[in-house]
Amino acid sequence: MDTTDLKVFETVARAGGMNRAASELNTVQSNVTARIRSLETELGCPLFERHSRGVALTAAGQRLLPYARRVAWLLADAARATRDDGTPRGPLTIGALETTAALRLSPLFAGYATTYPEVDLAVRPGTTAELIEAVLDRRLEGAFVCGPVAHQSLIEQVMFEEELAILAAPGLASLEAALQGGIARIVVLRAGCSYRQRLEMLLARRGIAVPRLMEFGTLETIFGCVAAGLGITLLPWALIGPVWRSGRVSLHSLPPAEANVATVFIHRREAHLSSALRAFLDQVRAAET
Amino acid sequence: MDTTDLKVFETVARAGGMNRAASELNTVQSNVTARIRSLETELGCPLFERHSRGVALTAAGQRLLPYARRVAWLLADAARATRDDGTPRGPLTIGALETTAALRLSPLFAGYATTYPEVDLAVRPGTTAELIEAVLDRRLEGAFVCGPVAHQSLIEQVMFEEELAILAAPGLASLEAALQGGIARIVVLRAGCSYRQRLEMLLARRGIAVPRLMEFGTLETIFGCVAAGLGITLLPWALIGPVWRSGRVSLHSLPPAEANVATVFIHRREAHLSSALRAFLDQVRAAET
DNA sequence: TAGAAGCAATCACGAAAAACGATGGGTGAG
DNA sequence: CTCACCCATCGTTTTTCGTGATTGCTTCTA
Repeated sequence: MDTTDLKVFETVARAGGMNRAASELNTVQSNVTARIRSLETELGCPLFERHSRGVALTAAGQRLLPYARRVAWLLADAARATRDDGTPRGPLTIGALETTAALRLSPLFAGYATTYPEVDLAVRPGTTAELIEAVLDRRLEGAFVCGPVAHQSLIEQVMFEEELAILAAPGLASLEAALQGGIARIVVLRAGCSYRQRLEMLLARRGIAVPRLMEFGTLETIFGCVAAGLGITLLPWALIGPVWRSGRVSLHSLPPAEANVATVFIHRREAHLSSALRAFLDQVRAAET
Repeated sequence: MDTTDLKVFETVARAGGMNRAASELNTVQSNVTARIRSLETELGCPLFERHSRGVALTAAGQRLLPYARRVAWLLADAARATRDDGTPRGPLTIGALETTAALRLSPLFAGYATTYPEVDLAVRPGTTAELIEAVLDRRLEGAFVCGPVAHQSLIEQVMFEEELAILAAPGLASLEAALQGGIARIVVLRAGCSYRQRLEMLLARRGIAVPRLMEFGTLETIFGCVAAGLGITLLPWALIGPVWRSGRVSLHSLPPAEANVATVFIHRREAHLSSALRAFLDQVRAAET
């Protein structure tokens, strides 16, 4: 079973036709037919049903398809791992919660970039669910998300312990006052944000009906909305402490069981951990001491 | 990266030389050199250090080697999975503890063989440790062993719950008598047997010094030795019950915490579960109801 | 209903790659 | 020093791969 044959097979399966696959692979249709035929004779069973509008996978083809993908991934991983001599270099694409990126990672970027100038670092923001999905999809090499994740094919390691606190309109003396006093809205960064779920749970536990949501793209907007009395939000203490000290808002700490949340770094179990990523994680850990 | 190149690479790494690899692969040395060279240019780094006595892996080569093996395994698995249309056929090689094979599996072999005549079933005996090793090494598709195993890359499922009992010389009234009365030896089937460890723990917990070992190849020999007063053994109740009823030996049950042991079936997490194996496990489960 | 359009199979041919066999240089063992 | 062994190189042969043209089929449409 040749890797090029598997690549052709995967493309035909995805494109749904040999002509389409041929143009996608920059080759001719007869060649695609020949490659598929070679695979079929080697395996001893047809992989596609030929129709007038294209081809469709047979049951055998459906069984082969995931393996074709895994082989391609494994080969790409093998090349990266072989070339990786321990010196961080090349692209490094990771994900992080917006809050984690702002609070914990951004102070490290400059140092990392100067220490390892050969690395092209990209950090993509997202919610925990989005980032987990992206890591599983191999769009990200790893991500900082809200733990615990406990996924079969992901390795997770605790990187930070965040202490969450509630940010509310100014002039509210206590947490109870902040929660009881007419809460207009929950203000969150993104709809799927882990902190939103936690805040809703927290309100539900106190018998408060979950109010409506307001979603904003940046942290600064959220601070502004909270200061204006539009609603409350739940964010890491270290992030909102400075805002609180400015006097624009009131800050309310929570009991430890509700306040503490772990930020974990996740990456695929079977994938190669690049030197660039290893160095980055080392730097993150060093900054924590 | 071609699969044949990786196969050549793996062979050279294992054989330690291109000439040896060439003869092993039924080709000529110059061809092996060319394949390795093609890999090296593609990856951009040398994979072997050439010496007068052969070749040795460079660091990059050592990084590539495990991937080369995994690719080969994955391709073999892909072919098997693709050809496997749901009808059990072909070779099925599994492992089992001697006691499990004798007690639980042997009654099923005849039925399985007639139901699925196209399957070539092979059952290899061994200790838990040996069988786990064999499954991880891909020499066995799966194995019945003493649980729990809790290995990262193995899936385990409980198949039987065995009740163990102690078999001792005839005429001993109680468990205490059997244990206190001069225990000459522990009689076991194989040196690494899980039941031996359990028996030793069990004796240690009662403050009895662990006596010497005697090892025999067949269960019948063990029964004979115990009957002759040579020592005691620990085996599944269902297996030794008949021997006890014959009056040749005395049987002593244990408290549930010590008596109960799970027999689990293990197989590799990432490997394809063949129809032949699936059908066999179904039959085993059906027999348990 | 005829024709156009889209699709896959087939075939002959040229190009590229792989395998082969012979040769040469280098390095330890006897 | 010689022999045995090992790897690199090179020219040749063989095999495989990719190409372009053609055919036959089906479906959609005028």
